[in-house]
Amino acid sequence: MILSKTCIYGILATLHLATKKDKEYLPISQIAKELDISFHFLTKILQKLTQQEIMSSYRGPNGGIALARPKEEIKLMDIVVAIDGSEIFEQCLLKLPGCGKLKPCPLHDEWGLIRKQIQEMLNQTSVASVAEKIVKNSLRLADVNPLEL
Amino acid sequence: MILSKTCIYGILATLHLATKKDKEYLPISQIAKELDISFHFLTKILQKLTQQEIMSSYRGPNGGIALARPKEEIKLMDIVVAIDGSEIFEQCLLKLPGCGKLKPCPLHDEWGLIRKQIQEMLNQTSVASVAEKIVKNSLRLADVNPLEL
DNA sequence: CAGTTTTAAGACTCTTTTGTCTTAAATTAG
DNA sequence: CTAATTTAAGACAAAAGAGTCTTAAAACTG
Ligand code: FES
Ligand code: FES
Repeated sequence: MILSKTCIYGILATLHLATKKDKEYLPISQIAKELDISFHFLTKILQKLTQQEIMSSYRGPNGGIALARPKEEIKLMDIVVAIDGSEIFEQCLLKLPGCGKLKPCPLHDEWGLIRKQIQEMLNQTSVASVAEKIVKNSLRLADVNPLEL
Repeated sequence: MILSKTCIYGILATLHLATKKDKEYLPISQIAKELDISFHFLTKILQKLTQQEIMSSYRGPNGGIALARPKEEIKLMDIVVAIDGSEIFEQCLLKLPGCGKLKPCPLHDEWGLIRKQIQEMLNQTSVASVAEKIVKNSLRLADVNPLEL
């Protein structure tokens, strides 16, 4: 819910990249393996992110994918908008057309408040800050075997 | 997003009913017409709500659907859980299995906060209070022609 | 240049969600 | 009892989302 699977995979890959050394191209095949995502599917998703210049890619040996901008400057919101679009933040909770003050649905105020918070959270959270947290607390980006904990 | 179309239609129908006189059966065909939802689809959805005893139904002439309990006692949450289940409120934003403190993902805290607010909003909002608001401010439950405003 | 590695592009398939349609069962009215 | 009205149940179809696979193009290696 909220985020499409495509978008989630995009976020996971971005975060994964951000925990690695900067400026180095990482092959998609390796990312896919480490995150347990289908290689071909991930390729298609990352294509979208390179087209939107969030990532940059390089073909051939030692090629792969890298973040196109400093990770401090990439917000989660950028990835979400690049993949799922910004409609999520404009849409009525009840999916009635034309959400807005002009013709609000009965839950418009309540939903507006929550929607705004989601928006702020994604806008404020940089890929760098999440990556730092991941490294510091060894958090997961994929399913983990409980025995590993 | 967040709510399935099925769930939204369930909410719309419930709210619509709540704006009408209590204890009277309203034919599904009429609700479907007023909310501009496919009659057969709505029938199927409302079946689920009657099975969960949120609504009660009666067949034959002058039959239809009515709220099974006082509308003050029905919360939006009841409808959501009846149709979409409670998994939404337990699920990881990144759809990783086993969301919880034991093996949190890097967005667990941020998402937990928002998820809790959605939960509280749905839990606190009774069908009666929304219905009252609809009547008082003549709010819409379906698409409306802007010219009508 | 030939062969290998890697992304790009797009056709194709599978699954889930959404929506339609048909038939059956209950209830009422005459 | 018969005909009309209404929900119940479930098969079926269409659309969207998720995922697979094949072929092409770019870049490097020797
Ligand atoms: S009109 Fe429904 S949330 Fe704005
Ligand atoms: S583990 Fe991701 S939100 Fe809880």
